[in-house]
This record gives sequence, structure tokens and C-alpha cells, in this order.
Amino acid sequence: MISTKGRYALLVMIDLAQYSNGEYIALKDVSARQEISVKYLEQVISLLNRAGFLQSMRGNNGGYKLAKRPSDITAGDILRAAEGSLAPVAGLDNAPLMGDRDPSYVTLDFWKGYDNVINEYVNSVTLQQLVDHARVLAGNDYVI
Amino acid sequence: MISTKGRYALLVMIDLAQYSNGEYIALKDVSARQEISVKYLEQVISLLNRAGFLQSMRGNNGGYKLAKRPSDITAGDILRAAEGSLAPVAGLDNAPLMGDRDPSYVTLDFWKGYDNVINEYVNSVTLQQLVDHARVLAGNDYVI
DNA sequence: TTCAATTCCTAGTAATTCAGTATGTTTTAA
DNA sequence: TTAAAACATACTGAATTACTAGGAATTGAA
Repeated sequence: MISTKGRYALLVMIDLAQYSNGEYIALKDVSARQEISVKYLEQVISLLNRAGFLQSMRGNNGGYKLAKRPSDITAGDILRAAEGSLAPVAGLDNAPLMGDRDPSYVTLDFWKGYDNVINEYVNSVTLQQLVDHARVLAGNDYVI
Repeated sequence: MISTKGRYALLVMIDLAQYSNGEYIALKDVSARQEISVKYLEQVISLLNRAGFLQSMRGNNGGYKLAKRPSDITAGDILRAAEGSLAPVAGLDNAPLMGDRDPSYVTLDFWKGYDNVINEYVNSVTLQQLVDHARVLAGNDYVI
């Protein structure tokens, strides 16, 4: 189950992409639009910032903006930055953790497959696609 | 993240399938092979039993056996019975829960897709396949 | 009929995680 | 100088996890 960190991270990135105009966007504004407290947003966004997906500016008129184009950021990037990992079980990478004696090694390949389909999916969806979809949902999918 | 309930449920079903000979298998034996306490196994297996995947017999020489052929049980059946749901976020089915005012409705389709790829995967793997794979891993994949 | 072995049922519990609040500090532009 | 913002860390109540504990009911065998 994805926690609020992951869900909010996705919403924040979509919000920043939607309202980007080159200027820094204050968390106060994101907070008002997404109805999430500024204080909690600070924690969520710091994960995205440290992961290199954002540029930040402190002080008056400061805020955040995307460090990359929305087409160069995937939902997988965002969710892994916020959640740490999307792995369904522990010990998928560091195989030595599960020795031959561990009976659960018989399900290791099953869990690796599980992990694969998840990552293939989230890596296939870009932030740009999410923003485009949001615009369709809002009924603004006309050409200016 | 799948909890021990789901992971153990999978191991228990594989174990029962591997050691099935028509007789009831006592949890004591599964416990010894899988190195999980009988007391905890009781809780895990009761979920599988209630879901209709097992037949049980109480009393002396009692135990459990599969109620269906391993080819008619999927990993999805087992995991959903043990975990309750594999949904990545809440509110995917009961869409009215997320109203239009909820900003997170913009990500609803993304999460539905996420849920889809998970369920398609786990539904595509049968208990029979898991047992076959376990036999290959054990080096017993020869024909008698 | 008794006994041991089993499933079945419910409660308890220590540790961890979750979903935030709270309280600052540092930085920046006006 | 000041207000507004990011940044950092600690705290907290509630829920969840991963079990253990203690029994009650059932069954076959002695």
C-alpha cells in the first residue's frame, strides 16, 4: 500500500508542472490547491528535492520549481523518491540475504516478477502524461 | 509491501501442494518444514480455509489439504485471501469516495492502472506453476 | 471412556510505522 | 529591518505488524 507520502508526492509534482511559469512556486500555494498542510508538504517535498527533481529558492518569494521537463520525470522516479522502494517484499536485490536454506527462496522469482511489473508500469508513465490527463479530466483539452 | 501473512500463505499453499497425498497434513509438519510457529500458521491458514481453498479435519490425525487442484488456484487468490486486498491505494472500487472536488481524482486512473498490472500478474501465476518452479529449483525436475 | 493430537477462537503485546504537528533556524528579497 | 519562505528535527497519538498465549471443541485411537 502506497502511503500518503507517495500519493502526495505525485500530486505535488503534477501541481508544480501545471502551475509552472518559470517562477518559483511557494508551498503555501500548493497547500491551498491540494488541501495538504504546508508543514507536511515540506517533509514530502524535501524527499523530491533531495532526489534532484526540484530546484528550490529560500527566502521571500522563494519556492520550488521542476528541475527537469515533465517528460523526463516518471511516476516511478517520484514514487521511489517518496516511498523509498516499491518492492513488494524485502531482499529482492541482495539475494544473499535469502540463502538456500530459507524455504522462501522458492518464491523469490515470483516476487521478482511482481516487482518487475510494478516498476515497468510506473516507469512507463511520465509526469507529462499525468498532467495531460489531468487537463483532459478538467475539460480543458482543447487547443488554444 | 506484502506482509508475512501473504508471504507465509504462499509458502503454506506450496507446501501443502508439494506434500499432498490425499491425506490431511498437520500444521505441525508444515511448521517444521517452513520454520514458522504453529500458532502463527493457524492464523494464516484460517484465512485460506475460510476463503475455501482448503479442507480441514480436526482432532487426531487431522490437518489440512487443498480443496482444489493447484492449477485452479492462483497466487492472486492466495494473496488476496491473506492480505485482504492488493490495491496500492484506497478507494479504487468505490469511486464515489473520491469526489470531483478531491484533487487526487486526477491520479485515480493512474492508480487503477497500477492495481491492474498487479492483479493481472498475480492472477496469471498458478499454484501449480509455483510448485513446478520449486521442483526445478530443488533439482528434481526429471521425469520418473 | 479416556487420552492425546489436532483445529479453532480470541485476546494480548512489544515494536514499528503512519500521518501528521510543533518548534524552531536559516535564507532571501523588498 | 522585516516578512516570507525553505530547511531541519523532534514529538505524538493512532494504527498496524508479527507474533505469543491460553484455552475450547473435535476427532481417532488405545
